[in-house]
Parts: sequence; structure tokens; C-alpha cells
Amino acid sequence: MDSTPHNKPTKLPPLSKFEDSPVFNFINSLSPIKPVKSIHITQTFNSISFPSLPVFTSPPHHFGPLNSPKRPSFSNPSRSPPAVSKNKGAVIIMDQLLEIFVPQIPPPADGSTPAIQPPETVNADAGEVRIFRCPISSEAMEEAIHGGEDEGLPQNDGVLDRIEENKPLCNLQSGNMRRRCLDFEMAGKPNTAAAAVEATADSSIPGSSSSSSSSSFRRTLPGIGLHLNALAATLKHSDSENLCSERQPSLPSSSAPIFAPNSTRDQPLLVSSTPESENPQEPANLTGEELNQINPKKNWKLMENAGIGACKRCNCKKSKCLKLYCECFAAGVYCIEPCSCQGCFNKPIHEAVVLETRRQIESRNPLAFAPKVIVNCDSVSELGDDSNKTPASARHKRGCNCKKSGCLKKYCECYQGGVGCSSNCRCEGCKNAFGRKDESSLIGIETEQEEEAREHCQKNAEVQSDEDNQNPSNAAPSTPLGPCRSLIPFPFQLKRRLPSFLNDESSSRLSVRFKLEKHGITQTEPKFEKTPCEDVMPETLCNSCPSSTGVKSVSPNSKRVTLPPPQGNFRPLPSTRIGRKLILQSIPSFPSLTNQNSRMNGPSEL
DNA sequence: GAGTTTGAAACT
DNA sequence: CAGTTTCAAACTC
Repeated sequence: MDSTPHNKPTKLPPLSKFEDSPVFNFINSLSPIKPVKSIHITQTFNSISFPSLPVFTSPPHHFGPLNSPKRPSFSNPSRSPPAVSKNKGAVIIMDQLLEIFVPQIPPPADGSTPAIQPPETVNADAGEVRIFRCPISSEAMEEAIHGGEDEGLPQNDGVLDRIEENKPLCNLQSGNMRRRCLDFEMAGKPNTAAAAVEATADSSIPGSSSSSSSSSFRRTLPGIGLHLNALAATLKHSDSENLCSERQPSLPSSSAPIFAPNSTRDQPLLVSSTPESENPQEPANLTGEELNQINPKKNWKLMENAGIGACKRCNCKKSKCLKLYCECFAAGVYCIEPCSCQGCFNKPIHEAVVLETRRQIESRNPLAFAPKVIVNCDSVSELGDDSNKTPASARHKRGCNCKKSGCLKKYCECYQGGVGCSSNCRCEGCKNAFGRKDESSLIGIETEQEEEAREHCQKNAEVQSDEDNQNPSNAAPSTPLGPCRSLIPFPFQLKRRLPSFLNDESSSRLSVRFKLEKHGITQTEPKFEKTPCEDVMPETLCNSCPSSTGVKSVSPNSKRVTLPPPQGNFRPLPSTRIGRKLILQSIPSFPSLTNQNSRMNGPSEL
């Protein structure tokens, strides 16, 4: 948070003051970041056609233009603003976030304000949001990155070498809030990593305390992690709407993730996801880091207790939090104050480094940041082998390699992810409580149920494809494994048959469930790793927050959960939608960052 | 909290 | 691709 007096947004002087000041001008001349003149906007703000918020954004190449076309149009007047109801889960739709970013803006007296404006800046009674544009062009990147400062850097292929530490790349502040998430390049924009630099950076611009980066509204495609922190921060600052308290409980974690299927890892999905602070009572004028500083431990506790484990607390000492060793980095979230890492570069201020490193890792392994645990009906059938024999359709992407733990401890990623071992595992003496590598076929009942579940999934898939359009609230109940929904083929799946492994990947977005699984049994508010599915149907997300119910039926071994029959008038509780939502129509298979360009230039729809 | 164990990630 | 090293989480005491 901007504890410095001049950053205190309590009573912001007119923006023009800053703009006219020599300091401001000087800054402008130095930085690619350009303040945008404030614009009065009307209450129609919500209806503005915003690019989706980068809450769970990820490298565009991941979702690229793919989802863009489906992005909900906020300018659609017919669409009612997202309802803010109690018990909202972690899922937050874009316009909701916008509401958070742009606090109640009274309509102009003259009503002359166009109904639709670019969300450049908002200057309202309730709060002023200044948006700094961070056009990260190659030049900007050039400016942001330059030689030097590689001391102690991990063998990071020189990525860090080029980054000047502490140089704010972009100021992302919205009102009192500062985003801590990574922003990935806008879809269609080449050079994702560079563009991503737009994201947050420590505020170094005087008077920017209440600025909000355009990137906040920028169209960023959801991706794997790296935005969870942002979400938390965002929620944090949405005090005015009770949004925080209502939604935070079910904030996605990471794994990640959204995607962060693993209880402790993979969380990015949305989810992966890593809120920094979930305490709604804390001051709103905090930046992500500052939020944590208030009472990091407390916040962590709260988050953990609430099942919001998106935030990882890493303890890296040598990796600089720029390797997959780092749970935060792996989960796609920035390290935050509670982390005990040393020499951490996984911070917004080093976003460029983070993104570049991430890019490199993905270039080596495009699925490096993909959920480790994949779940979906398709995968069940496609994985073949034992996958379809095991109780749960969820399996670890690569399988474990345990030698001594017997897959009975969290050393085992399968176990940690709450899934059984599969033929992909090279483990020895597997005793995985969620399903042994070699015994899955022994569970006759289970397979029977699996079969049943699969059929059910298919039914739901058919039914829901129609229902979804009609009634966004319709969703298959989220089950620990949530396989049913996943049966619904993703657009890209329909278009082309991917290798089973890739399909897995795509469906793995559901890995979220594992977190749920872990917490779902005992917690009413399981944490979801939100995935970029908002793109597809954000509005449904807003109501799906109380997702906990969808997961309650999780069995210790992640076995099939009874799903409500897809009856004609079947109307799952809003809470159940989450599970389905998380299905992550959101994330197409993960194209390699290196291929992003080709992808992005490709067809916008998958 | 320190030390050990473990297995993934990274490196060769 | 296999072997080795590095790393940090998980675990134990």
C-alpha cells in the first residue's frame, strides 16, 4: 500500500495538479507510462465494453484470441449488471471486477457522458481511478529492460540480466489498490512477454496513488495463474460493495491456477489464484504487498482456513522464485509478503523478468504451468489404460515418481493433488490412498460408477450445451472431480483432435477440484481455482461463488460424486455452477509461448 | 526451529 | 533419454 503521504488517496488533489506539475511532466518524459486524463463516466460504466480484467489472465498465447470472440460484451445493454449476492464465491466476473476497480460513479448531471467510453480514467466522487497506460511496445520494453543487474540471479538465461531491478514498468493502481498480478499481453498482441510488462509495478510515480492501469481493463486472456494475487487485491479493495467479504471466501487459488489442482501447488488456475489477503476488514487502500504487510500471517491464516490457498508461501532461497521449484511461481502468482523467499524476483516489479522466465520455461515445456492434475470425462476415455479404470477421472498429468513415500505423503504429487496414481506414474510401492497405480482396475464398483458417470457426463454435456445458453445458472454440480462438465468438449477440442495428453491438459483446468477436494469435505467454502472461463460466460460466475456445495460430495479418494440428474427443468443451484464454470472452457490447450505469435495470428476461435 | 527426507525440477 | 545435481516442500524430531 502506498503508505507514503503523497500516495495516500484519501483526498486526491485534482488530477490536473499532478499532470501540470514539473515532476509529473518529467516522469512522463521518462516513462512510457502515460497518464490518461480523467474522464467522467456514467453509471453505465458497467456496461462499457471492457476488455476482460486480467484477474486470471495468462499469456495470451494460451488463450489468445481464442476466447476473445466469446468474451462477453459489457456494452450489451440488455445484460443486467452482475448481481452481487451474498455467498458469492471466488469466481468473479469481469464486470464485477470492474465494479471493484471503478467505485460507484454517479451519473453526470448533464448526462452528456457517452454511454460507452474507454475505461481510461474515472474521476468520481466515490473515488478516482487514474489509469496509466502502459503501452509496452518493443521500445517500452527496451526501456524497461536493459543490461546489468544479474547479480545472484539464477541461471536464468540472462533474463534477469536485462531487467533493471526496481524499475517500475507500469503503475497499476486502481483507486487505493495496486495490482500485484501479472498482466499478460493482450490477445493478438505480439510479444506477449514484453507486453506483459504492463502489469504492476511498484508505484514510483508521484500522485499515482489512485491510478489504475488501463491494463486492468485491457483485454487479457485468462491463463494460468499469475493473477491470483491480483484478484485478491482486487477483492480487497472492493470494500465498498461487500464484494470482498462475499466473494473472497471462495477465491480461487492457484492453480491455479487456477488450475491449481494441487492443494498446495498448481494452484494457479485461477486460479490458480493467489489472494494475498482475504480479510475483508482490512483497509482497502492497500496494494497487494502492503495488504500483506498489515498482517500477513493473519491473512494467510484466514485464507488458508477459508480454503483460499491460492497464495503460496514459498521459502525459496536460491531459485529467486523464478523456477518451478517455487510454488508461487509455479502456481502463477507473485510472491507476497508472507513468503519467506530470499532474493525473490517473482514480484510485480520484476514482472518482465517473471514473464520472460515463464516464457522460457514454457518454451521448454509448454505445459509447465498447466495444472498438474487433470480431470475430465474426456480424459477418462482418452487416457485409456487405467485412467478409465480408476475411481476418479482425475490424474496427475505426468504421474509421480515416488520411490520411498509410497505415494502416501505429500511428496507425491498425485497424492498431494488428491488423485490416484495412474499408469503414467513410475512410482514404486504405490499405496496411494486415492488410487494405486496398479490396483485401479480392482475396484469394480468404481469402474462401474465411472462408466455411469461418464454416461451422465455425456448427457449433461448435451443438455447443458443448450441450457447454458438459456440459463447460465445451469451448471452441473461441481463435483470434486467435476468430470461431467468437462465432458463438454472445448471449442478447440471440437475442431481438432488433440493428442490425449493435450486433451488432458485442456481439461485439466478442472484440477481446481483437487483443492476443493482437499478442503471441500470439511469446508463450506472450498477454494476454486478460477480459470479464465469468465471469458466465456462471466455472468454465470458471479452467481457461482458459493460453490462449496458443489464439492461437498467429494470422497476421500476423489471418487465419483453423484450428480443431479439432468432433468428437463434441472436447475442446479447457482453454487453448483462454479464447478461447471471452472471447467474451464476457459483454457484451451496450452500453446507454447514460443508459438504464441502464430497462434495469436491464427483464427480467433478454437 | 533445525535437521532430514523426499521427489520434482533443472542440469549435464 | 538417462543420470546427476539442485532445490524447496514435506516431514520428523
